[in-house]
Amino acid sequence: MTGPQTSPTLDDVARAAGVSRSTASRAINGGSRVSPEAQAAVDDAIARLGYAPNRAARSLVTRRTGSIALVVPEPDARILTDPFLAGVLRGVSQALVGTDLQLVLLIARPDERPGGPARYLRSGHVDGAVVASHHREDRLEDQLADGRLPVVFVGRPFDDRNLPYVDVDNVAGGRTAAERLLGRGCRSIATITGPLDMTAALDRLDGWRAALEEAGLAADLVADGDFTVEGGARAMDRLLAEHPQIDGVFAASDLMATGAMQVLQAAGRRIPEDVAVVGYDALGAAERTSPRLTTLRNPVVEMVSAATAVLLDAVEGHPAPAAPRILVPELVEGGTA
Amino acid sequence: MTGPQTSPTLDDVARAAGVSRSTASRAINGGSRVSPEAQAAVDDAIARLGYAPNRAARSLVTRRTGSIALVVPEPDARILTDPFLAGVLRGVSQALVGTDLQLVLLIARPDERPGGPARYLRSGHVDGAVVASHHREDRLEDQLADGRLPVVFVGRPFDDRNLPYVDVDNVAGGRTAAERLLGRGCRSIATITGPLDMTAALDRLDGWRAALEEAGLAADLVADGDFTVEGGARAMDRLLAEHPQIDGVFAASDLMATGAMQVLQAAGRRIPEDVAVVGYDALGAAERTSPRLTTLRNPVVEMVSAATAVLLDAVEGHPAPAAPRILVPELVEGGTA
DNA sequence: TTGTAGGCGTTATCAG
DNA sequence: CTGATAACGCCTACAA
Repeated sequence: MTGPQTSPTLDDVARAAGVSRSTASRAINGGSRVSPEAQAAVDDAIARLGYAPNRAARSLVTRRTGSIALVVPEPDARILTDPFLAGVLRGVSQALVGTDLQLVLLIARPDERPGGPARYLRSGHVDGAVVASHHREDRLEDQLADGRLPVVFVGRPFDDRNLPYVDVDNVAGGRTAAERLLGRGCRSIATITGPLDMTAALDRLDGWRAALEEAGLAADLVADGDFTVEGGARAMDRLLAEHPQIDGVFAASDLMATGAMQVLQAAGRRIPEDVAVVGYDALGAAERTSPRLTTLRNPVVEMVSAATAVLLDAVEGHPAPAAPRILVPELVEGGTA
Repeated sequence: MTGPQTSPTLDDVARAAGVSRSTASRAINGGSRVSPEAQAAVDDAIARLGYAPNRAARSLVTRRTGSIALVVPEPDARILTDPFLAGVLRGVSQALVGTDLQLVLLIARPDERPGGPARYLRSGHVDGAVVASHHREDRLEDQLADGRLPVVFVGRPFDDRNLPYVDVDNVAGGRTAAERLLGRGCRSIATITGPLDMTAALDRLDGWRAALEEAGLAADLVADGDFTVEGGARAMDRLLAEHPQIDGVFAASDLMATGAMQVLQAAGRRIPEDVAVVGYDALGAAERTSPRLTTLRNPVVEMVSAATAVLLDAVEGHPAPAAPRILVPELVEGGTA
């Protein structure tokens, strides 16, 4: 019988402090144009009552929620062990330092109706959104293209409706990887791709293919992966079975490279003497292979942090820059190629 | 010049459909007591205008937000790399199937003021919260104990104020691990603990200690870890340097066991012949070591899914059960002990 | 089945 | 510096 179950309201605070709602409100927010006594009385009342402003009511009038969303339309929870997404999270967090904005992470749920996340985003729960790891069928581009909610994509969206995004030059990355293998003397070079419903995977494949064709080699040793260790291993299995003469592999993620290396080593191939391997990401996994993986640095944190900065600007009303910001991946030396 | 930047409101929909706000509202929600024509007109208007209800306004009157929070007061980097947290996420998702509730993931940010998450939770943004991976200094218990917001903890909270929680019997788990090592003939048994500001880590340590003392052995080979691969490796380094006679290790997580195994193998110790190892979790990492890790199954998904079910009941107004639900970890055979 | 009216808790405006 | 008062967008009796 200690009190009512309902939360105290601004009215309660005002009454307890012996001031008006307006004064209480001012004391709670800016604190400007409030007498010290009033301020103290309000602070005291807040503490006594355990008052917390009702954000629904507040955002109804301010049209601000004080939070932004990170949208990860990744259907499978296992993907959440991916270092790439860890980097994404870190990038956003980093850009939010000192902003007082809350981060709300939206992940896809398996059962969810297709429009779910988009509806949530557009119904005024957040002030803006960073979208990462999106797939072709998400159709998030369509659903968010009306510009009603500030959005920035991490990685070029499929349907480019002038949506702001930041990206890393994945074509250049794929090309650099292939060129490294060519430079090591490899002549039978395969690639293990990421999910082909993601632009990053397609771009890395394109870069790899271009380099091989320019070198006069066939670019047909392609196996689908899914950015996971297991997927990389399966892909390597298939490649090895069909093309035992392979002497070089570009895996479009370090996790897949890890799986591929396990399969190669289990098959008795020496790395890099028999088969050279180049990965992609340099987000930690490359340091745990033996030998240490030669890979390309994917500047995820910088990329996402830049994306978030653009978003914050947009939330403030500043238009996003016309040209997307594109970072460049650079080779990280290891012992596998 | 296609239209206003502001979102359409219920009023706009009603006007476009030629009905009143009430009718439009009814059509949007239950759909009961609405004529087919009115319903059709409203549906049409919604589609044409791209209307999405303003949740702030709605929740202001319904006192429901339609979303629940998963609170993980864990520094950003770890959350998406740790299989335990991936399991937590999966557990919540699973329990939310068919509910129409949105999941909002709240993670700690380094710069954040201590009370941040709690304030967010209590300010009416969500209907309830599942708290996982909480630490002693989070003080979330205090801040949420007033019962204003339905909350369920995953893992026994430090300050048990009759807060509802589900847990796994970590004492039993630590005991089982130690007994396995004893049964294998180990006499110099160490443990690598989790962060000691978490009840799960303390409990596993207690169980391990009890078993050793009952066997008449000293329980003093203890090294702090942090549930990560690197932390496990560092801890094993220390243990090995100070106590080279070690012949058994219980690592309180499989990730730490992985790191420990790497150090042991690098030091030339054979597993399990020279040193036996038991891990904890069985969430995937144990299958990737060589030899495969002997470990204890941590039923995270079940546990979290149960916690979420309790929370959903609480949100509906049903009180949480008096006694917490405690699951039991069971041994998973591997080749390391 | 439909419309009218009131209020949810907060901030913003504008006199005092 | 303070206090009425009017929105913000929506839901829900209640009356028609």
